[in-house]
Amino acid sequence: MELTTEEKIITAARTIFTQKGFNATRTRDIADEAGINLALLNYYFRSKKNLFRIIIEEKFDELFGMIEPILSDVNVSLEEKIEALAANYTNLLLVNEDLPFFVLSELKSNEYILEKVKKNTRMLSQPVIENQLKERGFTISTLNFIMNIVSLILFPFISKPLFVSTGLVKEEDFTNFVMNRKQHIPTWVMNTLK
Amino acid sequence: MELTTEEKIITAARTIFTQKGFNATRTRDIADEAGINLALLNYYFRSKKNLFRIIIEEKFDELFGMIEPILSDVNVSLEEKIEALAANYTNLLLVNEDLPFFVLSELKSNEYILEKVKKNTRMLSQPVIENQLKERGFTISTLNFIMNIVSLILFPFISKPLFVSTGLVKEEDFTNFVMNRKQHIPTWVMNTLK
DNA sequence: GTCTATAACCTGATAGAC
DNA sequence: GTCTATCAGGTTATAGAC
Repeated sequence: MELTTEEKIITAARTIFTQKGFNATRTRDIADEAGINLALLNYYFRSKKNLFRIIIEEKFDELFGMIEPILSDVNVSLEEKIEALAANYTNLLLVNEDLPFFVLSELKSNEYILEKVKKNTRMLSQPVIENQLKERGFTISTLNFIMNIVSLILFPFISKPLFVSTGLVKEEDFTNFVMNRKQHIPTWVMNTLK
Repeated sequence: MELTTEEKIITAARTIFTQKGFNATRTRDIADEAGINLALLNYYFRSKKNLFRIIIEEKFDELFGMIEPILSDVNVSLEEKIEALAANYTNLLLVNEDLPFFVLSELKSNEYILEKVKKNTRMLSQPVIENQLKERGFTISTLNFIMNIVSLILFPFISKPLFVSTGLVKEEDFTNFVMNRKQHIPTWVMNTLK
C-alpha cells in the first residue's frame, strides 16, 4: 500500500459508490473502507457530492468511451464492429460487474450526469452505420441495430442478480456464460439482419 | 375517490416506491401523495418496510408472473412463445416504465425479495423449451435463448433514460419504437437459431 | 381513526485539539 | 494532515390528545 490518503479515499469511494449508488452510500462506509477518518474525507473533497462526481465521470467514460470510436470507423466492417464491442465490453464488465447498472441508475436520478450525457452528443448521429447497413441492403434501422447489440451484450450483466437468484445461472458459471455469448453475439446480430 | 385510507396509502406507496426505490422514498412523500397524515401510515402498516413489502411483492409478480405460464406450455410453439412474451411485456412496460429497473434494483439491495425469488424457483428448469429447441435441431442453449428474448424486450425500457438523453430516441417516439420492435423480435430471435 | 408534537436515530459536515 | 467530538438537518416511528 503505497497510496496517499487521497488515493485511498478515491479507491474506496469507487468501490462503495459503484456497488450501492449515490443515495445508499454512507460517507462513513467510504471512510471505513479507506481505513481513514470521516473528517478526512471532507478535508480532501469538501463534500460527498464532489467525491461522487469524480467517480461517476470516470465510470461514465469507462462505459461509453469505447463505443463511438468503434462504431464510427469506416474501415471496420459491421461484423468486426460487433465483434469488437462484444469482446471489449464483456472483458470490461467481467471486472466491473456493477458498472452498467450503476451508470444507468445514476442517469435516472442525477441531474449532473444527465447534463454531461446531453453535452456529449457525439454518438447521436451514426451515418457510418447507416451507410454500411444500406450498402449491404439491410433494412433494419440504425437504432434497432445498435439497441440489439447493446442489449445482447449488457443485459446479462444487468440481470445477473436475477438469473443467479433463480438458479438459471450459477455464480461460478457466469464468466463462462458471458465469454461464450461474446463469441455468438456477432453471428446472432448479423442473422437478425436477413 | 371511494378509497379507504388504507387503499389510499397503498396506491400512493405504489407510485412513489416504483419511481424512486426503497431508499430514496420518504414516508412523508407517500403520506402527502395519499393526502393523509404521516402518523396514519405507521398506524396502518407499522413501518416503511412493511408497506414496501406489499408493493415489491405485487410488482415482482407483475413482472415475472407471465413468463412461466407462457414458456412451459407445450402446445405453444417457439415462435408463438416469443410473440406472446414480446407483446405482453411491451404492453405491460409501456404503462409501467419503471418496473424492470425497480425490480432489478431492489433485487440487488433487498434481502427479503432475494429470498422470495429463491423460493419461487418454478422458472428454474425449462425442459419444455429445451425439448422444443432439440426437436427442431436448434443447438442454442436454453439459457441463451431465454436471455436473448428477455434482453431484446426489456433492455430498451431499462436503457430508455440513456437513449433519450443522448437524443438517439426522442421521448415522444419511444412508444412507436418499442411497438415496432415488438413485431420484429420474434423474427430476430428465430433467426439467431439458424 | 386521525391528528399534532416529539422522541430517537441517522447522516453529512465542521470545529478545534494535536 | 489527522483525529475526536459535536452540530445541524432530516427521517422513521411513536405518544397522547381528540
